[in-house]
Amino acid sequence: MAGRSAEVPERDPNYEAELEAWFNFKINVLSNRISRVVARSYAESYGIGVIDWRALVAIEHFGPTTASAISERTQLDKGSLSRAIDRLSKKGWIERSAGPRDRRQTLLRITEAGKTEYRAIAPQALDRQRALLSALSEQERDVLVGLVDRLLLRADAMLSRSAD
Amino acid sequence: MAGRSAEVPERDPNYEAELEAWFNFKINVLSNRISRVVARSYAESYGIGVIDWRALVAIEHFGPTTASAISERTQLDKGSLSRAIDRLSKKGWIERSAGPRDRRQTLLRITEAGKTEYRAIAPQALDRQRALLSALSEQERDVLVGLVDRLLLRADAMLSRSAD
DNA sequence: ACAGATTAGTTGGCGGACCAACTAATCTGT
DNA sequence: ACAGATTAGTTGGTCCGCCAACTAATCTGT
Repeated sequence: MAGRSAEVPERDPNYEAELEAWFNFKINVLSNRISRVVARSYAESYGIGVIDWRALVAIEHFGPTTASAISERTQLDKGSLSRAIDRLSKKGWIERSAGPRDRRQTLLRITEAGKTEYRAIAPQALDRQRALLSALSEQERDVLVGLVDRLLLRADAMLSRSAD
Repeated sequence: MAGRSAEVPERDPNYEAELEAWFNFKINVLSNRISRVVARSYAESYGIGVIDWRALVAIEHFGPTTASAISERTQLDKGSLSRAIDRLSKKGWIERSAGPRDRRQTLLRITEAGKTEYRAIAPQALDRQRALLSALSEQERDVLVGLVDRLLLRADAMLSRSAD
């Protein structure tokens, strides 16, 4: 709030007010809440976490594919993903097989058991997501996504522009 | 995207498309990026983390106050906050004193040393925040905050509405 | 053909968010 | 006044996101 005033007089009584606004922070809280809301649909019921679920969706959806491809597509961390794949594999929901050409790669594919689980979980996850998003109109969602994308771009730029 | 259609036909080819959209997820990624961007200003330079900084800001800004009050205002987790307060206190940036009436409470106030640090860090944190937010116009920021608030409200409602 | 760079995946560590259990102090109803 | 509920703060555990270091396989230039 406050904030409407001009463009940053180096130091000023609004500092605190601006800090309080915590624009960032709201988004942060929102994001965690969202994860949790959707996670509820499967976390407890099916004993898998957010990463596992996302990985399963990606493997189900993008056919036999590699960990790297999933990581790129979903932005999941390589390390976390590796562990998720391990868990899913141990559950028998997915299979690993050596890459046909490149023996560095591991091809991942969903198993029948995995598909069954997927079909059991997906509707709940989606319903939750829909319930959440129905707080906004479709138009608003688009706006939100657009704004978020632009912030993301900026954030990435700031992050890669060295440390300091 | 997709979604305009009626109210969930139990299973449908759009399921996957919607899942792929990962509306949620984008916000999640954004939020982490944001934290990181702003954190850069102090994390490495001053040896404190995000929670510590937020706690310090709150204590500086809201005068002598209690951990609970801060937790409510900032939405920081009680547990994390307790540990942050401990760290700040050990650094000598804040002081604890027993609550005057209620001996369960601990009154927190920033020390002179803490103020000095605060004044050193705040401008950088703010500059970063400004740099980030300048990706959007002021109007867009307002829109974003509004949308985020509505989602937050919905998410909270969904979270408190029991587990299921 | 082979040394050096790149890529796929694994592992470990850190900070943060959340949750649950616990202690100590205070408040409430009877 | 006192048992039971509530509140402040602490502690410990889990999961996730990010990062860095590492191995093994593959690619590149000369």
